[in-house]
Amino acid sequence: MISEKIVERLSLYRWLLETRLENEVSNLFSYQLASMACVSPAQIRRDLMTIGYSGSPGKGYLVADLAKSIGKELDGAKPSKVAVVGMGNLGRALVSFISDRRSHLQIVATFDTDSTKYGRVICGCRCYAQNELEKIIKLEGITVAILTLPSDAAQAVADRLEKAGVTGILNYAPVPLKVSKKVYLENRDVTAALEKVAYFAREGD
Amino acid sequence: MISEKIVERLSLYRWLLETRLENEVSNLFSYQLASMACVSPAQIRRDLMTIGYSGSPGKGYLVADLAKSIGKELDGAKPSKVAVVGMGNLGRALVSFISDRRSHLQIVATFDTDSTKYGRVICGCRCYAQNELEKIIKLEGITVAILTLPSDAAQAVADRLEKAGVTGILNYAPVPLKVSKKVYLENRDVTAALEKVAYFAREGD
DNA sequence: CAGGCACTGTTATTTTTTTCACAACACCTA
DNA sequence: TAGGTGTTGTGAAAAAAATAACAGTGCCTG
Repeated sequence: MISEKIVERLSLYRWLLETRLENEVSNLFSYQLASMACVSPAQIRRDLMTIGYSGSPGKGYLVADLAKSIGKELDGAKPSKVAVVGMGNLGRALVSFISDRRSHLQIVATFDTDSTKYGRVICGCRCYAQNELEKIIKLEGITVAILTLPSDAAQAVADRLEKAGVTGILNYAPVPLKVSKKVYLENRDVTAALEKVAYFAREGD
Repeated sequence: MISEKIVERLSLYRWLLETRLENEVSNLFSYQLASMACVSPAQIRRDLMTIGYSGSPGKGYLVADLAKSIGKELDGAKPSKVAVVGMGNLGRALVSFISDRRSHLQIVATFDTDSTKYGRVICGCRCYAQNELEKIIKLEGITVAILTLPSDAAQAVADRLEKAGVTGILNYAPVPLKVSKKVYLENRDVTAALEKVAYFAREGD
């Protein structure tokens, strides 16, 4: 089990590596990757140590190989299936963001309460009525959900998701959800993020 | 200067306090606030110590008063002015999210390159053409920017923002931006967040 | 008013995370 | 091949963050 911070950074490293691959860069030194990721070279080396990856003193790290090694650690054997609940502006934005990256994260269903939306295919993904939530989740074996719906509905949906078998929730609704210990919850409150940025923008980092 | 983590939590606390206020709760104990925020009571007390706020052993913390004290620490003397660059689905979602909360964060301008958008008022905020960026930023005294635009344009816009005087950037574009040390940068890559959730959903927290 | 209770503020401790420092190693050059 | 250079892997140190522990305090009760 890797700590949260390290997982976050590994995910960032992989993605930096992949964009470098597109530019045909085949190897990188720790200090190069470090400057891209805005961390120290020592941090890079230590993080790679935790996943047991070794470079070579002369050539640094093999970009493609390292990216694959990170994937081996972060990705499961099978792709994780993801649902998006709430297809307002934010939901649609996220679906289109994600669906053309990361093949091991498959958005297989979206849900909404608006009857003009469900039944249709939005951003390349079928939108279901919200009362079909449990059925589809179980049918598809969905384990991760993204919540992009109004605050007042979020807790009820979270409860239903958990009961249906979801073990990870990424919550964009500005509400503090209560979930059991079994479910991993990550909150991404936009306002909180903005307050933080405003604070440090003012105080001068 | 307060550390990042503490700022994040204080922001969360305030918001929890405010929602409690709406429910006419006038005081709270550290363990109550702790359970809402999913942190330990000791953490709460320590965080409040850093902003020099004191409760009383008998009654805990006065909700309204504490919220105001946090505000005194997090908010500047004047409201921070914010710009949103890129009014796709994500940009519109964020504007409507934020504009009806947090009076000390004022979204005063949005920008887009699409000529069918600029000139209009979207989600209650005037949308300008992107080539007016420098002019409006300086005119309005905008210090914080939210980037919700395609990856390939992000770095160029970030450079222009910095030159125009922006000191805080909240970046939703999936690109690692390079900015000078003077600018506080917070990345909110959706894919990275989802990867993290998927990882812990699988590994069982 | 004395005593017990329940909570706070703060110091001390532990744990986690990051950085430092350096031996070991590959590679290049002569 | 020997020596110099520049990078890695990792143990040790430092720094940061979280937790625990407890004295001090207001409040209630009898």
